[in-house]
Amino acid sequence: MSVTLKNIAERVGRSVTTVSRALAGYDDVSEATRRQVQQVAREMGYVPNITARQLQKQRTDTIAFVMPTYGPRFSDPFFSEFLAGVGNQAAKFGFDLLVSTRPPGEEEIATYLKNIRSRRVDGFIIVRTRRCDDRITLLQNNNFPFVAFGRVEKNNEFPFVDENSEWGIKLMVDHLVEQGHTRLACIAPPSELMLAYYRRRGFVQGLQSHNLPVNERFILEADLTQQGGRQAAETLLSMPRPPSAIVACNDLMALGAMSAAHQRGLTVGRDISITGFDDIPLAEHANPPLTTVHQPVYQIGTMVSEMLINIIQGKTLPDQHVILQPSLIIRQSSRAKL
Amino acid sequence: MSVTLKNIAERVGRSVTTVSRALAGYDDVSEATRRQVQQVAREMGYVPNITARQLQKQRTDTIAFVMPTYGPRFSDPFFSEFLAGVGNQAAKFGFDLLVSTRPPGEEEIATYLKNIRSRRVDGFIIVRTRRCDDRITLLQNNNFPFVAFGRVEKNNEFPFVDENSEWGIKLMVDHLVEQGHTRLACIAPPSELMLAYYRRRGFVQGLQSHNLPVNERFILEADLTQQGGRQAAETLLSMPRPPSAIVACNDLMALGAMSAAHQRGLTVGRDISITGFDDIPLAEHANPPLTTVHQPVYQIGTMVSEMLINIIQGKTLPDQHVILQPSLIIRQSSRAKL
DNA sequence: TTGAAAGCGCTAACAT
DNA sequence: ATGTTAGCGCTTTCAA
Repeated sequence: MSVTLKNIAERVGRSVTTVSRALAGYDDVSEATRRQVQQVAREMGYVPNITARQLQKQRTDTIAFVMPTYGPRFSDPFFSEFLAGVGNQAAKFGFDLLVSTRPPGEEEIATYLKNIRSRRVDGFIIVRTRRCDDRITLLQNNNFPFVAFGRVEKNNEFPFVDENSEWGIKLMVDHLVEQGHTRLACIAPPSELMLAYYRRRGFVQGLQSHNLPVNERFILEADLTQQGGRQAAETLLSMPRPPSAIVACNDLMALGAMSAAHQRGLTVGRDISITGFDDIPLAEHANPPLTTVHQPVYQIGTMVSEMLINIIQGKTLPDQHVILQPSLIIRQSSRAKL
Repeated sequence: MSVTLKNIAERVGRSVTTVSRALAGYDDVSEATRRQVQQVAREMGYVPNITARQLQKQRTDTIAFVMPTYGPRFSDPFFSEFLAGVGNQAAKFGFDLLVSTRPPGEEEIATYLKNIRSRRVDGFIIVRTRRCDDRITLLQNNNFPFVAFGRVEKNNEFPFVDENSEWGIKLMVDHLVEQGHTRLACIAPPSELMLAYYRRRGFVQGLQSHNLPVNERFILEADLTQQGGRQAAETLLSMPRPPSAIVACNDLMALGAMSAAHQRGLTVGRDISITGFDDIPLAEHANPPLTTVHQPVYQIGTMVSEMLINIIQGKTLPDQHVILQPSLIIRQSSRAKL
């Protein structure tokens, strides 16, 4: 069994309280006893029982991250990187990270509710915000600490980090138009996501700023996976007059779209341009390397994590709302159309 | 604030004890009070305080998963999928999942030790076993529950799930030799990993079974990332007499190797064959689609998770040691050599 | 059928 | 400088 304060107390012939205080470094304990206690504690390999401390302190020093995922074969590199950022930063502050994966919907909300009510964690990290986000409403109603990566449609009165993806997509459209493209299509995320709202708008405004017509049939929705991107691209490419460039709203869909193009015998970067968003590590190693919009996902993870911990610890945030400017990464998948 | 047993007790005019028993469904409480208590509990939105229960029961109903990662830009799809499997299965049994990412080494061991000593979790999931694995030694010495995905060099006296990757690589070599290849190279994982041991051996034995010479210069080590695979492939391809096929020991390295080949103007699947291992979702959508060895990573995640929970709950496992047979997935990256 | 009391391991207010 | 007491919220004897 594990060493407790009581064990140490018995060994040094002092009360549990004194031992507790000696270990906590309070100065109302004599130099001698403190020394002795710390010495013995080290010898015995004492580590405080976290659960007991949590109960006493009414904090868990734990944050939760519920990943919204569909289906079992889930593996978006975007999430792993974000997760690493959140977790590593939390660890720096002595916080643990509780992770679950739930499809958006009732089960997901139930998970949040249970963690709130059972005081399982001190706060939440929210990702992939929805235009009207139940998770955020729930958390706000319960006055529970959280930080979001992303905004919602109205009342963004909560701490968040987001990137200006509208602007990112506009940059992309500019780039493609410069390359001589006039027939641009867009593979957009599911419309309930706030992502979709910004990126779609960036696409439309990008076209308009170049006086290009907006063809609704060239804007397709897909589920952010390769499969989704591939199917959407197949639809686009089988049109009588297909687009010459496809702006996919994340890298995974772009990779799927590239795969569809290859299968039709097209050479991406020559016969057609395809672009992504996120700049996952694989983008650089795709064939051809993928032109995309870079998002500092790991850093965003560390930022939201630190913000959340500050909130939990009652500190005031210098910036409640952080909006980052993404940058365009031009690679070979968007070479000039011949 | 949250609802406690005491609150309910006051409301129904009964003791905390009775309320506790009523809610737990014990039969030594009158039908009437049970009804009433449950009713009131629901009305008040009672959820037990997990921390208090943990302290009392001396269990946390939580398992830990410490991902061994190098560097911050970590995003191996392999891990996300495995994580989802572990987490979803745990949730089915009412267990939570604590996740951290640590580079192998001191910090990592410290994390294990802390979680053990502080009784933070009830058990561990270990992945990417090392030939001589400190994590496993530590856990065994502390008699702490764990299940590993992978084996170690000696004394595999612990519960694990593993795939027969030696055999998987041999299948791959067979396939490539059938395609007419005689100059096969291998991009192997870091040699301290048990993975490396099996896969390398599979490669060597595969060659020997076809009476092909084993050229040590054709066996390079890389770190399981695209970058690593790319560099290794560059080394191989710049040799005076380069290999005609490259067997990468995971998909990420294979993707990196493909990228290196393309950059040299080679067409993968025609000028050179490149194969992977894992069958991550991206493999299918690579250009060309990647020939690889399929591992049911998600299922392995659910298996180890369930095994661990069974151990924690004191049940005996039907199979302490599970070894799965992987299957070959032939795609276009390994077409016949012309 | 119910309740009082003890205790899980820790911290903190209040003596001394 | 140290100890006593109480309590975090829950479960579990043991008694009534």
